[in-house]
Amino acid sequence: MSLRHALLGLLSYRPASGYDLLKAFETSLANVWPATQSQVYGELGRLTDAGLLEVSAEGPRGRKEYTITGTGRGELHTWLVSAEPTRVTRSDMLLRVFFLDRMTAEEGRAYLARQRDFAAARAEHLRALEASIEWDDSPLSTQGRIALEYGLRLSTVQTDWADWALEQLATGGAGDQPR
Amino acid sequence: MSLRHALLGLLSYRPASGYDLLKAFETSLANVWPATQSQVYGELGRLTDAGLLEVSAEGPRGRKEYTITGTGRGELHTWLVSAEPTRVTRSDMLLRVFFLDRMTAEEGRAYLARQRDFAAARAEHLRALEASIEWDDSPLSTQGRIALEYGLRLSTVQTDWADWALEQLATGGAGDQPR
DNA sequence: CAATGACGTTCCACAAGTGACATGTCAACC
DNA sequence: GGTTGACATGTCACTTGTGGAACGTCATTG
Repeated sequence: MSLRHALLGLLSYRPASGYDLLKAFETSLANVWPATQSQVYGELGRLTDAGLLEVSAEGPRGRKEYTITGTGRGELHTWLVSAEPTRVTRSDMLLRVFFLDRMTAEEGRAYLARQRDFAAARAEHLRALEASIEWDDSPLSTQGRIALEYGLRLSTVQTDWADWALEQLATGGAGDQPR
Repeated sequence: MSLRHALLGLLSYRPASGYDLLKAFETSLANVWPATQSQVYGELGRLTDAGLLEVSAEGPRGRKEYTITGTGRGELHTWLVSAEPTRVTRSDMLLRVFFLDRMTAEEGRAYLARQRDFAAARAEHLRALEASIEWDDSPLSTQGRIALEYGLRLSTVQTDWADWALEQLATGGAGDQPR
């Protein structure tokens, strides 16, 4: 349950409304931890009930401004320093690779080529994002850049790996298995 | 919903019981698409109701052997060739990076070092797995190796990236922000 | 023969995420 | 003065995944 920590993290910089937070999720956090309206508003309510947040102001249009409490900061810090080993990530992309021989050789090649193209497109997207941001040497900039670099490197691995896999299929002699 | 396709994929090779399938999930598929008992048995029931599988035999101890139907093979094939762009994967590891300045500089360094070590350990685990398998040139071997190579390359990227990030923190002058 | 362990299934409560819908306010502009 | 669009929240139904409990069978072995 990291949505709650994403919210606590954002609110540790400054108080904000659900709407403000939602925008943060759509922009900066979109590539790391996407979240929907229903999730954000619901979690804000639960966090408030649990005493990790409090409603510090009410504005026009029913706007509620949430502020992180001391307990909330404690919880955030605990989560930050507790580095559990990253859980196994499900990958339907790799699952299909596992069943590559259930497609024809041609379909298999097309599949891998498509994955390579997706990864390349993602890299492109991240580079565009990188160019569109005015980086400075604030902590947020440093951290954003580090996260973005991860995405870039990941995309590179995916394209390289897909190319390598295509070679394997060619030389490894995987044939046309009938389904 | 790829669990159902994982099951269809496994059953496309040979009929099997829920118990057999569960073992497949614990061993070969564990690193790609982990699944629990309740998920597997539940999904088998739904797949049978939907006509994608049928109970082809009943054995001792209430054992039911499931066989994939023509419809099931069709569904599997459709899924295999439909390569949707991979969804955004949530990463609590990167989420913490985003909030790196909410820790002390020392805690931040420790966090990244820990991530590097986790990735290295994972690589170690995968290399051990690689060594423990008798590879041949069957399709399953080729495909397993391709999937494993992905994991290996991913781990490498993670360790390299973590080291790079540590350098960034050192030279970028990220300081001790109070929380 | 009794204990053990592998085999095998089913059910339940809960947490987390998705997507759509419903509702309403306020500011700006034509 | 009416429309539009940003602001703003809340709720519901559904799917997926987690974890554990409960129940029973069969073969082996001490």
